[in-house]
Amino acid sequence: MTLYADVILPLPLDQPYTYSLPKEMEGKARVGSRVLVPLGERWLTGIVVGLRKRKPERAMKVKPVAEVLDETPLFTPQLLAFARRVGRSFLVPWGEMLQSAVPPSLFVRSRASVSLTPQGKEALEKGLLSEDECQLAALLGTRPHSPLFLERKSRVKNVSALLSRMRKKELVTVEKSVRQVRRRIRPEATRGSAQLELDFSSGETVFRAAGTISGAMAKKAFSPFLLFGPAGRRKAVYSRLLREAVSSSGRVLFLVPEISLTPALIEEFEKSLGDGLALLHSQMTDRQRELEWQKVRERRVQVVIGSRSALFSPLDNLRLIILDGEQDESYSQQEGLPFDVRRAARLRAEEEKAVLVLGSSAPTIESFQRARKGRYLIDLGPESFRPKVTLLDFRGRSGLIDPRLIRAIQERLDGHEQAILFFNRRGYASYLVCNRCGFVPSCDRCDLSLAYHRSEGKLVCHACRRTVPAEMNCPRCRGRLTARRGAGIEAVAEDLRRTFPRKRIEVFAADEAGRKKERESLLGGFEKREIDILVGTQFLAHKAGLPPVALVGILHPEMVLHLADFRSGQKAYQAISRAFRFLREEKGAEIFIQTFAPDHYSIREAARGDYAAFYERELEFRRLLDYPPFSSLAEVVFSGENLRRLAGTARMFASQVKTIGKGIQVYGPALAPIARMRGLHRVQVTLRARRTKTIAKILAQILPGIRTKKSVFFFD
DNA sequence: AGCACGCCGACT
DNA sequence: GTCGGCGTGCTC
Repeated sequence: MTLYADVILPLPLDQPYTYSLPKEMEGKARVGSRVLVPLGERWLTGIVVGLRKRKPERAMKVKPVAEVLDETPLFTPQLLAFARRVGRSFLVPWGEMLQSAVPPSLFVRSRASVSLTPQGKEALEKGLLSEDECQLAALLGTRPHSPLFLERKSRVKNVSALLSRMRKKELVTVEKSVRQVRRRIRPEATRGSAQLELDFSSGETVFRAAGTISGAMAKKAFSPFLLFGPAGRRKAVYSRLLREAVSSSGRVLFLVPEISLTPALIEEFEKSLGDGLALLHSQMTDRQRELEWQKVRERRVQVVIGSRSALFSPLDNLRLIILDGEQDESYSQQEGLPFDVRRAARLRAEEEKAVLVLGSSAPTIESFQRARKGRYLIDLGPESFRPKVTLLDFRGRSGLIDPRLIRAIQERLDGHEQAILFFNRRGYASYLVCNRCGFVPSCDRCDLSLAYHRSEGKLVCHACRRTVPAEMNCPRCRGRLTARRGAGIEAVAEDLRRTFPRKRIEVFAADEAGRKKERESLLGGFEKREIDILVGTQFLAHKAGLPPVALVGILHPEMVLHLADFRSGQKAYQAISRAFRFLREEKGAEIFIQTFAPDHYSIREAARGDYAAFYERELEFRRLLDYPPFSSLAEVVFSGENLRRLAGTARMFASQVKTIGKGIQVYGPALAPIARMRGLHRVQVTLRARRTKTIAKILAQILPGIRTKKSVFFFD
């Protein structure tokens, strides 16, 4: 009797396809295994989600599975269920969710290769081809290429349509083959598992917090906690919990924001766990991730520590999920990364019947409120060290740096000390302007002015990262382009260099060219005290491992408040608190905050380090305007080349929601904040309801019928 | 997603 | 009349 396998494919097809299983594969394919299957003309990697004896009645034809890629399932049943739930919550097809959960190399697929036939070659030489055909044929003259390569290298508009025509005329052939990346992975020699000996010499609060949480862990049921307090104390609690979980042979998933992947933290856990630790983060190579994954799968580790990509680690008997730095934006739903890690971690903990511990000293308003309401907030008490903080009211002043801050820096430099300044704007100026005709150079693929990066002599689009050489003559009137406003960190550094000509001042920001080495050497230089003042953006604030200094300056944290974002208050608060980490814990250490908005509660309370006060004000604001956590929002962004059609689609969508969505408010359509990006117009519709589920349900109903490219962001 | 089909306007 | 745009439907 034949067996059939229900296979989920990494495509926006949200239902499984059924394939027959040849006799020799029957024992091998299991639920959760990868299989190689044919789909139309293509070969794809899919995941078996069901095995059954009876043929499906509906299917006209059933193709056989070509190959079973795992005899030990890649996904546990819990992981499969978890991926499906995350997908449902964020409107991502199950198969795509599964694909994004594992190292990319594990999903092999056929790649098309186009080659020129002898007839094609002849036609090219004789000049019998159309202009477009000629272009492709010329590219194929030397060797076969992928359609994608042809798309990129030629100027032909619709490559795939042209190719199919050329194929009919037998000018080209298209071959599809699966490039096999199959490696036998041998386990490395184990270093021997060490006992977990972490320092837990902390006070009563830590002891009690750990006790409460391990009590819940013992029950083997889902249970959430929010650990609110200073990093040191949180770590002490984590250490105890880890020990507890591991000693009863439970497994632990420890999620950290990108920043906290500090060598120090890893070293500490490595020391105590030896081989029992796996690391997974986005900066690892594919191969490294694959090896770590393998370790986890083979149950050679008890603890996985990593950033958002670690959420799908194939740990079984998962007892504890820690998500530290809960407020960090790297956990939020971002462009291209379809889900919010906080919510997804909760789903996984539910699925695995594990304990979830969120940790933060400045949690998101949403999580804090939920924890208070749900009575799972654990308060570890206030920071033991409070530095001196000075708010510099910049109203009525001009220039880039307050003289009072300059004086303070001067004193530090005189005492051979270093300083760090934060200013969250990259480059020299956010735009150039012609002083004669007012022309502002802007990106031709995005609706955004080009930022001036003077040190590199470039104009950079901060939306699409494209750069062009900076040309200071106005292309329209031959006037002069100047950087009059919108100063960035390069301008701040320039100012400092003028003031302190003998000192070494450097800037640190994410850049387009990805010159990672240079940046790392800057950090090294600062550590070796070769650099006196470091000026950085939020990107620097997310780096760990810098030696703390006695003076930190934060320039204009209120800039973020002007953005159209209901969470901007929280962002300002967090940006300020994050800067505190760079300060040395000693008596004379101090922080300066230079701002035009010294009275804004987010700035004031962050300066005072009073989260509770900030929380009350922010929550009140959210309540008044009915923002999350009091309501749930979803932002649906449609994008496409044709603005007219896009607008039509968005209007249609909005009216559909209005008709069938009960209890949903619809705002828009409106242009997205960046109305065009990479050549695509962007139109958005915002939805509001009491509950996220209400919105997700309606969207799941309407969106599949809309083919226009879209992305959905949830805020709750 | 990719790919085929089939329908309409604009050019050899 | 074909070419080439893109809307629609299908893939076990």
